[in-house]
Amino acid sequence: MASIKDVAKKAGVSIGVVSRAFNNYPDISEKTRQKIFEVAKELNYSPNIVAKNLSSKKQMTIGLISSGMLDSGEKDSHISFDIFKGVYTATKENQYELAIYLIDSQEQRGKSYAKFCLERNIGGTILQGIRTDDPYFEELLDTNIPCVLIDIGVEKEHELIRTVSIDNVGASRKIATYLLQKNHRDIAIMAGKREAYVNNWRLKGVYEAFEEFNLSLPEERILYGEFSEEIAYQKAKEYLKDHKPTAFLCFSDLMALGVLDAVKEAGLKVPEDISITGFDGLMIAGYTNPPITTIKQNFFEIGQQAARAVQRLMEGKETEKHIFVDYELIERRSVSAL
Amino acid sequence: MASIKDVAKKAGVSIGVVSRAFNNYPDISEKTRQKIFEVAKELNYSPNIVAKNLSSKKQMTIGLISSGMLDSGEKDSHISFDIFKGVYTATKENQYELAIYLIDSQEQRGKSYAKFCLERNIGGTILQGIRTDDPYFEELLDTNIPCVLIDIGVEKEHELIRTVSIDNVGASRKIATYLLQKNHRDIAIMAGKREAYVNNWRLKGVYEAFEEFNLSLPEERILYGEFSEEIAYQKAKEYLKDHKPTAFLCFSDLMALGVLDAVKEAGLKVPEDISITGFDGLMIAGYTNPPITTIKQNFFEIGQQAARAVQRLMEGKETEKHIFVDYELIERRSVSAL
DNA sequence: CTGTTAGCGCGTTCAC
DNA sequence: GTGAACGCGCTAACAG
Repeated sequence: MASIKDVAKKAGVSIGVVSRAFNNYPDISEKTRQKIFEVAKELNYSPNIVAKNLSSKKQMTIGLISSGMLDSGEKDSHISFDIFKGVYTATKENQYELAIYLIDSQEQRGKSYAKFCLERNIGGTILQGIRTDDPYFEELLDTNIPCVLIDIGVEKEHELIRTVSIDNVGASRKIATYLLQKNHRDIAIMAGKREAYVNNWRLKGVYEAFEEFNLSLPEERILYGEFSEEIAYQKAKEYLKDHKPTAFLCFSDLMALGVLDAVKEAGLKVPEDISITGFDGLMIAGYTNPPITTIKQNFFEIGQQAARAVQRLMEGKETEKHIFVDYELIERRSVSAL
Repeated sequence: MASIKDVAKKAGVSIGVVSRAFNNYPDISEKTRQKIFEVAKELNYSPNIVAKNLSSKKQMTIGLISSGMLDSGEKDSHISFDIFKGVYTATKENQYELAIYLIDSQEQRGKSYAKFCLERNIGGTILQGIRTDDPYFEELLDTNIPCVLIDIGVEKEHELIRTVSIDNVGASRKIATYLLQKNHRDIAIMAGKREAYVNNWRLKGVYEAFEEFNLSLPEERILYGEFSEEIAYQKAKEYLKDHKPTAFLCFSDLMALGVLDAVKEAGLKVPEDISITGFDGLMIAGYTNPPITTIKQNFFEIGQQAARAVQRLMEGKETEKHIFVDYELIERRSVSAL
């Protein structure tokens, strides 16, 4: 491939000028600029990004560091994929390069994130599926590389950290309210993992809804399905042995699937005997029998917003601490009014 | 981050030696090698891939060029994702870098593949979802960059081209035979796009199966659903107006979904009145009512094999012209025996 | 406005 | 076995 030298030579100028022409410097005569582009087109030249990356001070590559993408199940893998596509799209929009680092949660988590970034001149990262107490995350922060976190919170404010997610509290309150408005009172909550941010946010939303209705939510009505279909199935099955709630409010669609199975297995009908709601907007939740009412997240947009936020950070622009992405309550047929 | 200079200085050697130590050159005394690695660990040094990429002659980055990943539907997007994961995994195994180029089939297909590769010092590519008559593909070949194609064939042998897919002819013959063995005779074929390689391979397999049973397959029993759920639905609906086949053999699960809808809408039962088979192994096809018997492809492995093949090509090793990945006939409940 | 030059971090001869 | 020096393709001062 033609290099900058070839263009310079053929255009009868020095490489410096060619470089500046391609980087839109103002201090070049229109004539030579024209000439340079003309020659460049002839030679089919376009600047080598690797070299550019090495010599330039500005970092133009974004790292997407994601845990759980490789071992996500077939039912929910499209979440990761949508995030990825959103990130890719927004990254490409502005000529940034994207470097992907997938961490397999099983294996001893390979190389440190910081090392990954430093080796590749990565100037900003998007982290998904990691935890704030991840030692590699702490290390990454020490390098002063901006980070945008998806679906988790941060305890202390940090100049180089931003977060993006839906308003989990609000969304959760919304779907709980939805159930309460349909006169459900004996609602069992299929929560996720106790440590997870989203779990606690969603729990908060549920409590808020109950409070608004002047209702209390006894601890024993909260089950922890660990965001797993199988565990949720087991927990629901167990619970149904000596309880008969009018509804299950689940903190993920995956768990809702498990609950749906358990309910059916108990000889109960959905939604006639028991209503079920999910959370996330998995594709499959729209094709179960009955299809499940849920909160649909726009993961593509989450990815996009994350990528745009990290770009702003890299460019030193102002950026909100937390970016909320819209969500939507999708009414399907898994809930009946009492 | 520490650079090679820092290590050299602290270890009391020149950068040349450090470089050679890290690249496993034999001509270094064990003592200095030890010393260098020791210092490197202290400084938390690891070679900058960008610089390495620029200075080194060997290309260590693989390009994944994929059309249709961005605009794949929610039901079949996991195909692309699985391929991607397979490619990623195999790429990482051997310290190759991965550069991804997603082409949106709507937009005017952006930059040429060749340019994309040249700009990034990409030494080998994996192409998915593109067509052999794509002008950018031809251009890419001219650059002498090895290409591995997924799910398409090549007319003429080419030193730098390899292809990977399942044995579509065999798989198709297998599922057709499966239907024939269950005494289905009036089988309608929901084929894909006439131009697509996979379509023609699958068609070939079907013909082979019919021949084996000494049966003929009249042209009018072949419908073209364009690999689209909606079009397949329309075609099936139309067809059912004046035909009542005992089975629909579909060239994709997506089309099988459309056909399933059409059959149900016609007041017919699956599989009692009409049997249906799919192709691909989409997740959703396992959760329809009834779940659909299909050929399951292992897209993860397809991606893996493609990545390994391109590596072999890049390393100048022998590689088979076409790599066949295993598939599996999954029996579910959409087919009845007559 | 343009040319020159010094890096960016590393690989790779080529002497010694 | 090791160091010096050049080059990969480009950016970014700086001088003119």
